[in-house]
Amino acid sequence: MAKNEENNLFKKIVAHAKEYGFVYPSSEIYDGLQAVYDYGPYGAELKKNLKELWWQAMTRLNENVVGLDSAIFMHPLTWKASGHIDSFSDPMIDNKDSKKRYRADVLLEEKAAEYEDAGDKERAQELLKKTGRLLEAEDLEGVRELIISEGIKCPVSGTANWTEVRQFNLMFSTEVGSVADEANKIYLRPETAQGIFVNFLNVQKTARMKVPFGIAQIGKAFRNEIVARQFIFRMREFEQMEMQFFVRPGTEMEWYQQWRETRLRWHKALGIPEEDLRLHDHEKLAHYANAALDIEYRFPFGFKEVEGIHSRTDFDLKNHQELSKKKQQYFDNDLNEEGKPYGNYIPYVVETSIGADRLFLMLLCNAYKEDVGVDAKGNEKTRIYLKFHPALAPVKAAILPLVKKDGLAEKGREIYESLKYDFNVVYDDSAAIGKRYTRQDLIGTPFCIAVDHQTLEDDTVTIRYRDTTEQKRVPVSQLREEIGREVSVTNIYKSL
RNA sequence: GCGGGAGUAGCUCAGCUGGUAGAGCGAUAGCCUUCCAAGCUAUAGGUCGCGAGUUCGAACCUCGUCUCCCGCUCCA
Repeated sequence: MAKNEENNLFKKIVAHAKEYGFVYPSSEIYDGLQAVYDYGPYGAELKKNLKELWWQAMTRLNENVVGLDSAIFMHPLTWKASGHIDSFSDPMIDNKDSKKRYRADVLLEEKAAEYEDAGDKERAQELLKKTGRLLEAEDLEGVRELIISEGIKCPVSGTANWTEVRQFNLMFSTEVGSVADEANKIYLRPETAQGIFVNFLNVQKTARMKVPFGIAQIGKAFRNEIVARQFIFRMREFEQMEMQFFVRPGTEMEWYQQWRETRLRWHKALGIPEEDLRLHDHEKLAHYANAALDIEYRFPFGFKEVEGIHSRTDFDLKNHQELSKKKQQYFDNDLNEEGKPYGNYIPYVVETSIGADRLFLMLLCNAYKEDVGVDAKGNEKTRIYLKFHPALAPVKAAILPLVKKDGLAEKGREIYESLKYDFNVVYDDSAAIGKRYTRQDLIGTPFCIAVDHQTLEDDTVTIRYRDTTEQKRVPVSQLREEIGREVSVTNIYKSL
């Protein structure tokens, strides 16, 4: 596909999402808020279904995985321990000529390395010390002056035409405490994982878990992004679905492999074609990992990460133990090869981390279909529909009386009332039936139930299938079973 | 952040060298209709992204600003 076409397709999907109540830009009446979005009625349903499915697949299908719902606010030391404070608050500087952005500290370190290579170790040490002092004091103006006095030039433009040094903070901060003077700065969590780590022993003890076991959590996380774009793919406020799996040290690679396979199967079970999924091993590992890969999906704008599987070692628990001065050990009673208990250790962790919003976007992109056909007047017409797995579709079925008169509307209402306790169904008797079918196609409703004159005679209705537009006549009494079978998540679970 | 492009009704767009806002589709209501955005009628909806300036007069010209889209550095 040509680049232009891909962009057009993505634009169409974004427009569709807004037009039909899936995703709206946040605060739109005030010109919006960059990289923040709201979920509309159908988007909220779809997202809820996705989260529910993930939660069930994790906690119900794996008896050694339990759930947790930890708070967004956490003790500030949490982020010291996790490395977020040190690793993700970088001083940035731009070169005005090349428009390139650099990390100011890296520029200075490179200069020091230059001195070192030239044999001037003393000068290198001095520069590093000076840099360290300035960063420690958060003296950004000083950092800039140092860059200029050291004569550091942009490798691209070759000039020293620098902007001011600005602090890039990955984490959002806010204050706890109602009186400003007494307020303490705390962060909005940039990942849900730490809530799991700090509760590791609580969960292990109170739910009587034995290693290996996992803790799953769904929740909001917040990150400042340098470039926040691409619709809901990269948002400042987003929702994560993370599972931290605690294992005996030395077994982490087996579990890493196993979760990789499990999670890949899950994506396929949702209806994502194999050829649109790809595994991507990380070459450069994050500060906490000894192995990492992404499950990527072929978005209209290219293969992009939807889920990450990371072997996080004992990095987090070890650091929490150090900072909190609370032992984060687990006593393993299982016997090793020598017949002795494995004993005390800090477990290793394998993480599966999926962005709920990215998952949503993947399913939306995957579902968006355009079929060229012919309309009632014989003109060429493109039929647009969302081909969601019935278990995920926001609305499961629409009850549509063919016409409003002759008691068909009343009969339709009756059917609607009888189904609404089991499924998310809608009733619609406005306008022509063709228009109502199309409306349901546009939001991905898998089944349309038409009430016609025959219904009054023999209590049967037609079920129209979204993907084929074909119809089947069934007794009203069998509707619940017919729909229930198709929209059941059990089919998905069983294929895992 | 920086460079390039664009903002007119819910959507797609028209609107002449400046003269005070329109179409199609959609929505809603009614009528009519035995099945894929059908037909008829009516209604709602816009300080032309926002703010200044120039002008007798600005959707149109100038400046600023915001948002979105396309390219460059981070991440789920």
